[in-house]
Amino acid sequence: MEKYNPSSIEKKWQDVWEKQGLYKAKDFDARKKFYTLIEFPYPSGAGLHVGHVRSWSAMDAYSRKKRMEGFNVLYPIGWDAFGLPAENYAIKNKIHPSIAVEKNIETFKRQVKSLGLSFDWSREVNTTDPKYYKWTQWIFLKFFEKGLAFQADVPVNWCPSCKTNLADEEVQPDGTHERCGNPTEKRMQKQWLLKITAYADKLLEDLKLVDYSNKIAVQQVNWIGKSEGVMFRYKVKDMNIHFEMFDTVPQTFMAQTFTVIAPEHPKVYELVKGTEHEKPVMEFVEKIKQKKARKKFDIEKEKEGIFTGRYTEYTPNGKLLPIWVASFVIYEYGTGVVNASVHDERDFAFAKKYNLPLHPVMFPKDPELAEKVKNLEVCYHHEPDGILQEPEEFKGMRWQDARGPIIKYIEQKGFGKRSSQFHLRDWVFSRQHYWGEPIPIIYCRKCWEFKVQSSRLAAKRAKFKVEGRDYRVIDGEEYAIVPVPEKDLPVELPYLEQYEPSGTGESPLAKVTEWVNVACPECGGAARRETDTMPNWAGSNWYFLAYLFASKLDQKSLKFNPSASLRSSTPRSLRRSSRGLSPEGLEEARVQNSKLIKEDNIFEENKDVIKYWMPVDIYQGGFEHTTLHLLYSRFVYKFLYDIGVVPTPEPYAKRRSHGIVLGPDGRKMSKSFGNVINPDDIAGKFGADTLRVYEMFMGPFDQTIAWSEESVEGCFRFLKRVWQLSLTKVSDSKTSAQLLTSLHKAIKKVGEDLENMKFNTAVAAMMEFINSWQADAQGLSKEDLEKFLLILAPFAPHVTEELWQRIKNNESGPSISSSGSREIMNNGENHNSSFIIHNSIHSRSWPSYDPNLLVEGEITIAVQVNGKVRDSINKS
RNA sequence: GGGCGAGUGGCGGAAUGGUAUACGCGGUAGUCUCAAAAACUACUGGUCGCAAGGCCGUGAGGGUUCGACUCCCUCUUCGCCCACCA
Repeated sequence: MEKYNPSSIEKKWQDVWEKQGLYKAKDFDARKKFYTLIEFPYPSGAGLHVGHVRSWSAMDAYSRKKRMEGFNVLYPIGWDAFGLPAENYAIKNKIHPSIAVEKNIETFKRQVKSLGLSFDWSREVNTTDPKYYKWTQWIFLKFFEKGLAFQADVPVNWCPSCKTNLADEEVQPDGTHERCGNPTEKRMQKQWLLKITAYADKLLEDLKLVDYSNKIAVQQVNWIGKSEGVMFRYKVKDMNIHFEMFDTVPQTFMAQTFTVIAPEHPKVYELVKGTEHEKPVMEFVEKIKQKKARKKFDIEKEKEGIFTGRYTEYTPNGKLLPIWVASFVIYEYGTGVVNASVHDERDFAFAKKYNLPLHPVMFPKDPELAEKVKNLEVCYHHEPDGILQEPEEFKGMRWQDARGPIIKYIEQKGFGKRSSQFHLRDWVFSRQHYWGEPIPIIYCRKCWEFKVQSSRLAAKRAKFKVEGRDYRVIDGEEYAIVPVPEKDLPVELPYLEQYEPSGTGESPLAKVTEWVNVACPECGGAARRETDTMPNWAGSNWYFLAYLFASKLDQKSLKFNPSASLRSSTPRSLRRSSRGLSPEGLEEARVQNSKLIKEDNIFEENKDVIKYWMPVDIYQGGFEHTTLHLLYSRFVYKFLYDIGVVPTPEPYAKRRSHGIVLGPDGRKMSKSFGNVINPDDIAGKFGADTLRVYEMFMGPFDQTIAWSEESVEGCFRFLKRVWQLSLTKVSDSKTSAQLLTSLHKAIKKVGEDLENMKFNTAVAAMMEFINSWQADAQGLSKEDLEKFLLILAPFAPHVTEELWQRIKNNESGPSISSSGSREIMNNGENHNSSFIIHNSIHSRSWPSYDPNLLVEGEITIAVQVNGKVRDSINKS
């Protein structure tokens, strides 16, 4: 008998499917649409990981079943190729990132294609393609236009030895630079930010509209971290400074006895300027800043502080609260200033250390413990049964019950206002690296000077002048921030031979004066480009939209022409001589430039396609992306919804995540451990079908699991048995009743398990069935074999197609020969040969089961006495 | 410190209130073979027993129930994520 030989059938069918365009999704098809999305890969130099295969095979099986159920399925793939890993890989291997990316994509593509995944390759996108990132930049311009992209001072990781900014991942837990081992520090630098906090409430609320697994939803809720409380506002004694402080436990507002402020707070200097406290306080601030650069600082939780010599005028209890700079106050959360009391563990510990006043207002019922609270021996906090003593109006009330009334009271008295704060921070959106989308902004000195001089605009300026939004200070001079006009997009990334991070903390692009210097699009005067690039998240924010009109992006791979690209990156419109400066002229230029050119807008053009496909029906990805990519892309999509670009408030109707695949030793796969499994090796040895089946069978889809070569062989055996039984144990007579029951049970189980993404038990059910088949004396009828092949097809598409075609050809003529099948591959047509290619198994309908057949002829009844099995009875 | 999840044979795991250990791996014995591999067949939680059969058994303890891996309470171990969030 002919042996099961995957290598002789897999490539053959992959080519046939591709030629037939079997997996192409059809826009506006009358069938119901189904959009399956996997996270598009970053094409690393290491090639395809078995983890990719796990997720993509499973979602492939899912998509194939949906297709068989009559859905118009879209299952696309693309490349997320900008970012730090690509740049570091390029630097290390001394290849230009554009070339490295191209090469890596080629390898990936070959590997992915050899697995027989049903991706629609006609929709492939690449984030580093200028035709693609044109629209990444366009989205940025829209954010800028709506005031949601702005610049602000942000602490960045800085390595003084390498003179470069670092991503958090490059700083080791002890605060040293991963590459050179020297200590790093935090320093403030102007960065672009996207105001994701403006969408915090919507991002939280709209989780109700989607079906995310509990784990994912909970993590998003925690990350957004909404807390409600009261915002107080008080004056600093003898100064024209007011501080706002947020408090989530306003019930104990009468207990506040001192104020603490974060070391990074810019007002700290004002508080101590010119006083005896200036020197020690500013030295303390420096010391803490350096300590905070170390990640371990968080864990040490040491509390240090210093008195500023200033006091808060705290009106509710008429006290003056000493203001201390304290290490544990988080500048980024709330306002960076907090009033402290005995009823908070941190404040309590701090007060004890520096002998600060404390004043309890809430006591436990237990008199012994109450005495300890009164004597300041213990910190008493957040116990629901705490009884308030102050203010007088609420004396004797339970802490928990007093919350609402006290907030009302505080608002009535004018002490503070109800408020909520979020853990979520604005998104730092600029990087001082080469390999990213250039931020489409131009800085113009002339425009700003003119605006300052123009009396009409001066009034406006007083109202709207915001540093980082309207102007930017560069080398001590103010520049207007001018967006690149939409018609001049994309701002192409120039080809650089030297793209290593510069020694100034600036982007390497800053050194390319040819590229940096441009004519201002508004006034035509000499201006300069923004040289920061976008983070690697930028391109992945909207790629699932790009798939919908990929062919219209006019794909071309990113090929640099070193001499031409610098010139071409300065559009003609920016090269013409300066226009006359007048308020009218400037306004006119601004209007012209910001106009959305409808006929040229890809989103506008493809509104109907977007409407047809969105939202994504299921988005499958790694759990590690729950808080960053998933939240970011929801935010960007919601923004696009608000400006009328997309038709739904949420991009993903359903989100699930998968567990990671560990090495055979149970550790994370890594070159340094030598435990990396290459999918090519497995597919080469056992075939792609076996690899796919194994990765679905290895364990529950959402669970972390270690690789096991022995178990791979088990799956190979399974497919071998399917092959052998299909060729030997099929008869023209009817299938026995027992085996038929077994088959229909499998059809039911596999269908339900696929729907619920329980891939492991679906495979087990098919294994169970072939065990019965093997044990059965007579075997399957041809018709029933077809049914079994249909349910196995989503898992093992190649072997099932081969067997399917053989059955069909047996019916209608001579069977397919191995030499004949090679001809299909070569010619793509089946003319003048002795066989016919029948419709692919993958375009057939999912089989149904007969509920009447699920009941076995003979059943076993267990006899239980007091819940214990005592006997069993067989009954027909 | 907070959140989420998990603990079942030698191993990966199945069973979500009703015969615990499906399916796979590994192991033992056998068939085939000059031999090996492959394949096939049977057995494979512990324990007592010649056997029939009994007893024990899902991290530990308690509870609900005719009946609990499954539901509730207490504890414990492990994993992941977040972490001085006022």
